[in-house]
Amino acid sequence: MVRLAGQLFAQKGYRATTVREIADAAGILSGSLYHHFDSKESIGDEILARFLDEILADYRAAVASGGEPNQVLAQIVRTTSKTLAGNRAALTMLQNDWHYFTSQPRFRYLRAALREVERTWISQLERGIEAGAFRADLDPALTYRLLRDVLWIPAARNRPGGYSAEQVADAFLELLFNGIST
Amino acid sequence: MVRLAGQLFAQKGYRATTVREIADAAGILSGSLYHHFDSKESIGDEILARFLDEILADYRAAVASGGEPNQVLAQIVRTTSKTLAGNRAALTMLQNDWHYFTSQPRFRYLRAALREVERTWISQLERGIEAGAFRADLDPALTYRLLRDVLWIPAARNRPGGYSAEQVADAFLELLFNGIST
Amino acid sequence: MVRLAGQLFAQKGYRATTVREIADAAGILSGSLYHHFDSKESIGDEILARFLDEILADYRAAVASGGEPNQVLAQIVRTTSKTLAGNRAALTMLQNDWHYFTSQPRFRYLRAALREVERTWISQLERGIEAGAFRADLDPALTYRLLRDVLWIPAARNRPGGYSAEQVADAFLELLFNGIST
Amino acid sequence: MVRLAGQLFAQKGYRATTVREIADAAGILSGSLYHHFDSKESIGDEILARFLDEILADYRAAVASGGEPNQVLAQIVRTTSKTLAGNRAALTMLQNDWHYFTSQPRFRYLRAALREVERTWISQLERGIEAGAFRADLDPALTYRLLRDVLWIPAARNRPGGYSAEQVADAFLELLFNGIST
DNA sequence: GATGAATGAGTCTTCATTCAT
DNA sequence: AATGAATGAAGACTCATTCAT
Repeated sequence: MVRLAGQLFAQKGYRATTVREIADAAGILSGSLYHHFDSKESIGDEILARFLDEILADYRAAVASGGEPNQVLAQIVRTTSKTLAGNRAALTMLQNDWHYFTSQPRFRYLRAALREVERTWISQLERGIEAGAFRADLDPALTYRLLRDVLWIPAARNRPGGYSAEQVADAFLELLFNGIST
Repeated sequence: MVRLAGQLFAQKGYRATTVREIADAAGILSGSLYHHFDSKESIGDEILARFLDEILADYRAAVASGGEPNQVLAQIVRTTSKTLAGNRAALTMLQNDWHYFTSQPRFRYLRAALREVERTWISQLERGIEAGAFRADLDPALTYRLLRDVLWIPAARNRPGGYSAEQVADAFLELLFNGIST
Repeated sequence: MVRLAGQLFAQKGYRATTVREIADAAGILSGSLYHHFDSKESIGDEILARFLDEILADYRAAVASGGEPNQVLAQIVRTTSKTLAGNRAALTMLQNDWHYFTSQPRFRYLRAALREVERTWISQLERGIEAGAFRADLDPALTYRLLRDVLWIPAARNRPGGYSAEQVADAFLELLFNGIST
Repeated sequence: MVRLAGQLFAQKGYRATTVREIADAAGILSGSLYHHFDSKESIGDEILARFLDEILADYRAAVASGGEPNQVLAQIVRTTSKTLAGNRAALTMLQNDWHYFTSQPRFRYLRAALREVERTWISQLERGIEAGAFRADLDPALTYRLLRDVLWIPAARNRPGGYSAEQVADAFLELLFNGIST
């Protein structure tokens, strides 16, 4: 049921999906949905909260590994890449209706999670600069801002000719560390 | 009036903004809006069409300049960076309600414009690879996909501590061509 | 101006025609119409009142001629046939929006005029029956009811292959007096 | 519910009847109507389509009976007379809002049905003329045009002193075949 | 658990009319 | 006379949610 709702949310956006459509997909009437959920909001909450929990776990594990900054970042990219692939609904919901969710008290944790992601990246970039592994003229905050949207590119879209999560992660890391020039 | 609507659309999303809110902001009644516009949709159209026209003009001018691929890409990034800064409302509208707009016949031109942007990037990346300026192992389509979202980062957010359009463009180009490593 | 409005009313119905459409047709703005007329209603009133005045004049003249019932009825059909042809707008308005007009106090005269028409027909039919010119088993009220709608068939529609007002009047009178059988 | 709506449509016209009035009459809120119907249009469609189906069935059965033209026409008048009496709402809707309905694609079948009615009458009139049963100087198309409106006179209006469906049909046939003269 | 009828607040839109300029 | 901006009441329709059965 949550899965069904997630698919619809991903297809057409959270707000554009009506409770009736979810119920139709589940083969029940819209009123009957409310035996399973308090509200449409709580379905969204379930999907989103689970997703962010996994993502933050990825980040914390990578930081806790204690590796060099470039290793920590590489681990983040590789593990979240898989998490992303398994939570496409949540991702699309956030991309389509970010404003809506973050304007509601119930979803305050979204901004909090994103702040932790941001802090992690910035502090790893700073560590790398200090250690001489990254260019000294790098502005960590601005660099993170540029990278930010790329972090959420869902790997392995279900279309023929798509790329695997690993391919996307590798390409991203190569681009990140070395750029496109020869 | 278009400006007012654009600001509201950018703040809360196109769909989440009601006609009444626009009218309120303009100090008139909601019905009076229709003296100036056919529909809510046509306000959105005006904002979006103008924006994409400017963006495509940037792209075509850069390509027409006939420079080396890296110069063409640099010009694109620098000129669209300014266009983006001047069309923040349109940008936010697209980010928030992309699904909605592209599902409506009237906004078919959105996908068309994005396709032209994609083609331009991919063909410049291909030219650069052939010319030996870009790494031979680069996958143009995948690389574009990674860059895509970054292209729309609106420069110079109006918040204290923001970066100028030039700063963002420069940082992006540096990252693009050379990566973050020393 | 009244003529213009009448044409539009006839084409699409009184209610379906907006004040703005009338103004557009006149080459002015909708607000400017109100320098010429109090209201949309008063334009309709002008068209309708003139029409019914002419029709009632036709009826009274025929009755006043003092002829035999069949002659009176023939005169009515022939003269109103021309009046009808010259007032197609009014006719169409009444056919499309009869309910609307008669539900408004201002147009009370519509029902009054129709009542006079009815009374005239019924009394001529009765006179004819008494005089032995019309069949004795004729129910005057029911007969009038059957004829009623036919009375308003606008002669000579402006389409190729249409019939002239005279042709329609003659055919109607032949049908009325003799039926279709040999 | 359809019945309720039909009564209101007949009383004040389809367009003049608001969805709220229908809901009020049903003792529910206007939004609740949409639990039962897609749209106001689909209520009208249901009423009108059923009516025209019955009418066309009457016509086809009469033609299929294979009788003489005057018998076919008599059967048409007698059977549709009953159908008319049972569909007064539909009839009034068509008389009041014919223009509106026929201007909408969904109600295209209205014109088609009327064309079939017209063809039937004209071809029976032609057959009767050939067979020598009807006057040789009859113009079938013009005659049909004169009769047309009479065909839809709903029998047995619910007012005291009304006529039964049979009475109206008989009077019409007598008038049609023999006229009013002795 | 499910039904299905109903709610009620809200959405975009229309249009005859007014009025300062 | 005309403009054009604005009014305000109304119209059809949507949708998350409730609740008796």
